[in-house]
Amino acid sequence: MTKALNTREKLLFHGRRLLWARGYSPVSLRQIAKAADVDVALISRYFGGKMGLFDATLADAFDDPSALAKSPEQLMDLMTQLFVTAPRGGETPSVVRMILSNAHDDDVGEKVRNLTHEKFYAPLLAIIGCPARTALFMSVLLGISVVEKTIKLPDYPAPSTATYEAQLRHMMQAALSYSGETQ
Amino acid sequence: MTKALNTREKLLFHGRRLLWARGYSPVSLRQIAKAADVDVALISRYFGGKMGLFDATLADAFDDPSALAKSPEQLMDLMTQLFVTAPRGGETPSVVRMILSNAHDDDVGEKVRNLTHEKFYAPLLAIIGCPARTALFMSVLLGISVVEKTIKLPDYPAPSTATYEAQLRHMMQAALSYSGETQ
DNA sequence: TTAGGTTGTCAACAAGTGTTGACATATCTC
DNA sequence: GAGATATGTCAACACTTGTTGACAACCTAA
Repeated sequence: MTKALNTREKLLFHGRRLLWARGYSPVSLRQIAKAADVDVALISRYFGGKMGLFDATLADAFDDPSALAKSPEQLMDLMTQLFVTAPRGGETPSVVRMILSNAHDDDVGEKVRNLTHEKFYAPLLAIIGCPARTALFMSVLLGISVVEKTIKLPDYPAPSTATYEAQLRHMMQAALSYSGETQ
Repeated sequence: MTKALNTREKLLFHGRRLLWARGYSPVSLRQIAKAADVDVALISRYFGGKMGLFDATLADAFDDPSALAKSPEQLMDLMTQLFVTAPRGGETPSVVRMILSNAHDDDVGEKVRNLTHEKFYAPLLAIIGCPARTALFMSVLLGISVVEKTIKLPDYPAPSTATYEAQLRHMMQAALSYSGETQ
């Protein structure tokens, strides 16, 4: 039993690592199995198939930001902490990376977009209050992640943590202070 | 000869449409051929293979922004025009969408990232001057595109053109006015 | 030990991939 | 017209994909 849990967790770990970073369709079960040093057939046994494994990697993700933040200021603190500390250099890709890699996939795109809306946009909207500002706020988080992680600019060295945090806060502030047409 | 040009252009059109929107690996040559109403084998004949077709779709893209803009203000005007008018609702996906869909692909990711840097980031840097502000500027363009096109939020209606333009300018202004550590 | 359930291994499957070459048909040049 | 070239059609190739079932190895309980 303990051994089975072990291989299950290994598959979950490498499945999340690969499927989140590179996307659902491009990554094959054999690649995941090889990375986990486990037979391919065991994926279908434990998770019922490729989709089952992907769903399992999504199960405990998307911690609700609204559970921890009550004001835009607290939200900025939380996001800063989330973006600056956790995902930088970590082996497990961030949720943002998962969204960017899978939001357009033929098989899982709709599911991912719905999940993003339900567990990410909706809680943010509850705190921020205005749809336009919420969308801008999300675009800041996603955009900065794209530039830093998705598009690795050769001659743009990774900024220091302090610099990165300053840039992030500057842009979040701008998003939250948007006061034009809020449709 | 005219007929060959016709099928070549049909393949190029649908190839760009599908490969840019959904990414290189997930889209098969048979899907493209079917969309273009052309035999699969002709892709390899005319373009030498899948990679050749992809390269062909990239050939005339990435018009150099620096050729038209000389100051950050002109750049903002240009980008506003580019983002607000051209790609909204168009059948051919935008270059931004192409970047987001392909920057991580195993086969074409490096090529796309290099191209992005060479034809997109470098010209922007030449105008803006500061790497940090340039990166933030890019993150605005990419981030807003992600939220609007990559992630289609069900209850976030597409903003009017005027609203969209106002939001875009607001965020670009914020990126260009960043005055923190510029490393 | 025996019986039973869990866990892992292996081979095969149907379907889909990019690519190639043989062949047929059309189009143009002389 | 005849010959040559361009263009399209079709079948097959080697390979990879996700999935399944048969079988062996292991551990636990009676």
